[in-house]
Amino acid sequence: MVTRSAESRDDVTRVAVSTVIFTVRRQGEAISLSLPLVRRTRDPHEGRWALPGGWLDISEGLDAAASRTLAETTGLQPSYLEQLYAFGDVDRSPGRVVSIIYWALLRQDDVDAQLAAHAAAGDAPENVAWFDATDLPRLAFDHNEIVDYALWRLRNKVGYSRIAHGLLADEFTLAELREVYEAILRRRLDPANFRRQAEGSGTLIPTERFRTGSHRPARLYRYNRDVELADRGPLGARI
Amino acid sequence: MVTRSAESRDDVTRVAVSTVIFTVRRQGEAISLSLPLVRRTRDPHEGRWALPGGWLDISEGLDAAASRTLAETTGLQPSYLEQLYAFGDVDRSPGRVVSIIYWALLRQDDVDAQLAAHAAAGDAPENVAWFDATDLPRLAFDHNEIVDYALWRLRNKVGYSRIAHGLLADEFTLAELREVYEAILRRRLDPANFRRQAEGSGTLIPTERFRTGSHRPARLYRYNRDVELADRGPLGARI
DNA sequence: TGGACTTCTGGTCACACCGACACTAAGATC
DNA sequence: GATCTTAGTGTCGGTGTGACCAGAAGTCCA
Repeated sequence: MVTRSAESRDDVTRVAVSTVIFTVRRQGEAISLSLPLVRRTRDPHEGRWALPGGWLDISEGLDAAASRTLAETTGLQPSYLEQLYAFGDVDRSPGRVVSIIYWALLRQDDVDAQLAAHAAAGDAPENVAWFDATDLPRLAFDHNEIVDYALWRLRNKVGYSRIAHGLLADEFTLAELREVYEAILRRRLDPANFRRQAEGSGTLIPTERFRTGSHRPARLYRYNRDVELADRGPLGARI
Repeated sequence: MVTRSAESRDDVTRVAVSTVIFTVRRQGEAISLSLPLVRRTRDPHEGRWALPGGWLDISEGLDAAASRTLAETTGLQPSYLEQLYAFGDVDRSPGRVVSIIYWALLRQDDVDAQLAAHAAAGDAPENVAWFDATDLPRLAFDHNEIVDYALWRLRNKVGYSRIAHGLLADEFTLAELREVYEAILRRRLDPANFRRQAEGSGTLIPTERFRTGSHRPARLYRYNRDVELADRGPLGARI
């Protein structure tokens, strides 16, 4: 009797879970949204870059599968994780695959520390690279379409929710937070108006510490975690 | 050799598609949101009411499966259909089932005609009944939670989109449209302010026809189908 | 040492939008 | 024909926001 792996079965619908993982990177002056992709090492689409993901284990919830995927790729915990969409067109992959897609935010300082540790140890993961989210090559499967949709959802969400802090460290200046918004929304925001709106939202706690730099020191803020209600509806935080 | 149906396999993850189908019903004076449910005729949860749905066919896209489900239950085409969420907790059903949930809007006149035809022919579908969406019994599986989430999404969506017309006939008065909003949002809206906002949105086309009744005739409007852009993102209308 | 420069931070002003509400228009009912 | 109900118009005050101004507080460089 031959045991056929899930990947070679063509008589059942298989369920995969993938995640669009966003973070911000400094690129010289400005910062940009970036995400990790995995180079495929076998057919279909061998050699192309793809979203990190894997098959859903039969004893594993969808959220858990997304978290596992994310940990295997980056070794990190997400600061935000939300289901995006289920893609299940018949012809999107050889065999029948339904992909449950998640999107996640990672803190910049976590990513930097992780990358530095890998660089120091010389064990940078093979076949994983970080790309500018707005300038991607042609990806495997329908993953370009999926990233576009995740970007659209992220841009929508920062308009009415306060999640951009999930891309920064615990303490941040209003200028740093504004730069994240500018990178996501792809337009400049007035610093004074941004301050008024951010402070008025009640989601930021001013500290007594300041970030010193080349100019006038900027006050550091923390995010008020008690406020993130009425956001995801009756499902709440399922993570 | 015994052929085991998909429903009895316990070694694979199966994919189901179900739909929360909303419409409005007149209940004496006011109107209310209602949805059709199916009584289960076998275990698990035999005898309980459940969302209409079925197993995903291997040669059928997710959207197509939702449309088929909806047609089998109501014999109707939806005026709006959108994917809601994928539910895949390990313990939500015996065996491993991932359910892709859709939500849909049906036009009131279509539903009325369908129900009247069934009543005249005496062939009303067995095991299907329409319930008030805000006053449901305990449903099978996690379907109460799912309906709550669909209601939340519908309420959110009418806040920034213009989809409530999908519950009405081609031509409707502003009062009828306002009553739909009031049923969805569970609060009274000022007729004058509602008129200003609806007319200013550019999504309504006034006709030269009027609805006569017990009082001053009300102008009939039609929905402007050219406007529904920038709503569902890069996925666009996949239906 | 001090002026130039940059960013941080607080403020003003005009405008759009929205809830509350007053008022007129046009039919039915008695 | 008086009254009632709903349709539709207009006004007013509060709120949020974009554009912009100005002072505060540092660094940088001559």
